[in-house]
Amino acid sequence: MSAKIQSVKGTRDFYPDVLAPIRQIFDAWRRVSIRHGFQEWDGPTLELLDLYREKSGDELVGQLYRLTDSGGRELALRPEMTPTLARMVAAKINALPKPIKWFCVATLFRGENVQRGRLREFFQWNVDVIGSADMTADAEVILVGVEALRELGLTQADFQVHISNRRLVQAILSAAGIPVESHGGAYALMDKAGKLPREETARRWSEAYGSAISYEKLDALMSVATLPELRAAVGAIAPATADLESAASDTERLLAILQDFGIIEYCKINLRVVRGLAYYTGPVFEFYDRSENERAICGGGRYDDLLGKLGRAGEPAVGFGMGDVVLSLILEEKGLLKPARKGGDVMVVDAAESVRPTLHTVVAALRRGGVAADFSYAHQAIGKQLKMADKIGVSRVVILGDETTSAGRVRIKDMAGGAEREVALETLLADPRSTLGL
RNA sequence: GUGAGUGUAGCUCAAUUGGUUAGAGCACCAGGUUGUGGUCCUGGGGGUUGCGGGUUCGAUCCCCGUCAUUCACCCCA
Repeated sequence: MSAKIQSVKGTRDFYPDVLAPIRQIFDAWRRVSIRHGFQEWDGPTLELLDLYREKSGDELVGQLYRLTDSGGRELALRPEMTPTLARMVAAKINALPKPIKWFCVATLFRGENVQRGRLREFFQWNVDVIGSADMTADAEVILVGVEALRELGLTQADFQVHISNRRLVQAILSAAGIPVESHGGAYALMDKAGKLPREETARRWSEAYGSAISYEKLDALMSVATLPELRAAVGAIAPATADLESAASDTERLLAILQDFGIIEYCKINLRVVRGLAYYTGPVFEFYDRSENERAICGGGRYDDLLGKLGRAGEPAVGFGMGDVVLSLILEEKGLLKPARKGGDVMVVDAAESVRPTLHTVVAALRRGGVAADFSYAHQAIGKQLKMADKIGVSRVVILGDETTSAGRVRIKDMAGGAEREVALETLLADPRSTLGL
């Protein structure tokens, strides 16, 4: 065993039965994206290291897979798509009609510790709208995410979208008298609140920010789940500033559009959603399984300043990323992943060695006619060929008997019921799919 | 990076306080079945018990190291 080369930690070997359910997820992602008017794009897996350095600083670079090419250039395997997106969009910003609605399904790499729901190589679906500051864009990307999960069989009982707003939270903290430079620490503590005992969070909060706003008041604010509650809580805590009013009305509008889209029941306000990313500027959201036993299925938000920082032209943007790992875990738990289908539609079998040439011809013709057809490479007892047909899971078997075949006729067997009928070979080849009843 | 758990066949697991040739189910292959699959019956292949060292007459079992893996912490683009 020790002599064998192992797979790299945090990567997966996609055997057919492992890949099949993931394909199912990819297909849903693509279908739903296209249905909502998004175009697929992709970029290189390798990027210059600087692309990520500029965006997020050196601390993040530590989690990158880095390499140096033969020309001495420092490269990185992409850990996310947004910088690539920003780079590509910036390069053609004047040629692209706005809003730009793009999606991709990409392999990403992050050199972090492997645990449940986190791997080092994984797939992520990204959906972004660039060039619109309107809350309709935010609502639309949320809609796309919700519809994809519905497409995969999840319901309102299974998951929920937690929506917050960076600007709103920031305005609240500012209005309460906490200086902007302390907001980072405040976010971190709010984010941690779910993991620490309440008293501990309260104690830490009081020490750091208690003079500005008591933990009880903050907690009450962070606990609001509906718009009226939000309005009331905001009014109770701080004087209305222009920022506060603007962020609150954005949130109001976002929720109104989500209601129009018919997905408001999937959504709730949760101001505790902070998102680790520094670049979010407005609404942020995360999709969670209702049990909340797993990590977020999906996370995203508005990042109006990022493109301007990376390229010359600033454009408002909003988007999300949804990974395959947590989603697979959840779909698996709920039994929503279909098992791999081994074979095709039909297997062609011969009852005698003498019809082998015909069998080859028939198989090729069926395949050309759009039927997934398989066959045994050598003549075997018909029982064995049927056993193989059963094993690969085809629904029909075409049987070539020596007498019937020379008479220009074949049998079609329905594997589920076992019934057989005889048809002219000519008819089968003229219209394979309907003759087979597929 | 930190802490804990787990490593026996492709998979899920056994193996008497340390004792003969490490077993079973599933899966796989073949036969029963030379013109008809599923069920059933029979047989077969597949293991240096993760790896290395130690204790012992003897180690899957005890000890040390190492690697892998899982979970949690940290972090999370």
